[in-house]
Amino acid sequence: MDYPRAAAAYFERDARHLARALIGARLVHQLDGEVRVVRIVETEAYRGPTDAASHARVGLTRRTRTLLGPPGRAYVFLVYGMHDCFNVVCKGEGEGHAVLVRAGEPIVGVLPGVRCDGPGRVAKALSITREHDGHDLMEGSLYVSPRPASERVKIGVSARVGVAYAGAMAEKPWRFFDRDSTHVSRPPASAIGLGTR
DNA sequence: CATATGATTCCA
DNA sequence: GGAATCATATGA
Repeated sequence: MDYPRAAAAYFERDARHLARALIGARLVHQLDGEVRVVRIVETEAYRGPTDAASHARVGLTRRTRTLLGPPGRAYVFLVYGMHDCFNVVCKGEGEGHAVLVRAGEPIVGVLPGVRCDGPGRVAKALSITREHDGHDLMEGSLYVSPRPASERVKIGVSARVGVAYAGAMAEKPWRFFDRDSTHVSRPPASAIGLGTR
């Protein structure tokens, strides 16, 4: 089983489209003598400075320089003083689009009993930390492998989690998940749209 | 410089 | 329900 790496074009699109495409894709991290692979089952799209829930709303700072940089990079930040969150920067340089990976299913190398449901847990299970902030997904040991064309996924859609402060933007249907996965970070009870890919 | 708060998780 | 825990943003 190998995991072909996604190339530049894969990342050069709106965060909503990439967030949908990433459901069923693999997140691969090659550690020293060890490989860990997770099948992504939950994502959220953050759509740049005009998205009140996005970190890009504050403009260019030390924290957001990766987010506002070129697409195809990892944007990793600390939330609540304790958890690292892994995002994929996308669309175009300076546009501030990114997709947060919120949950996955362990496939290879993740220790039994280690869960990947929840953004902090995904990063922890794959040993992704803020040191990976800015990491080039098109070249390094950490990368994305697109969902195999043969693999069908039923995709659910809902509002994003934990962004109530963003006002009207918090209502946007920019969270995507695999309806058939038991590894989604919270029950998709608030699903407001469904589809198949 | 001081302070409020969050793209969360864990424990009681 | 509430704590843990700290980088960042914001305002004095």
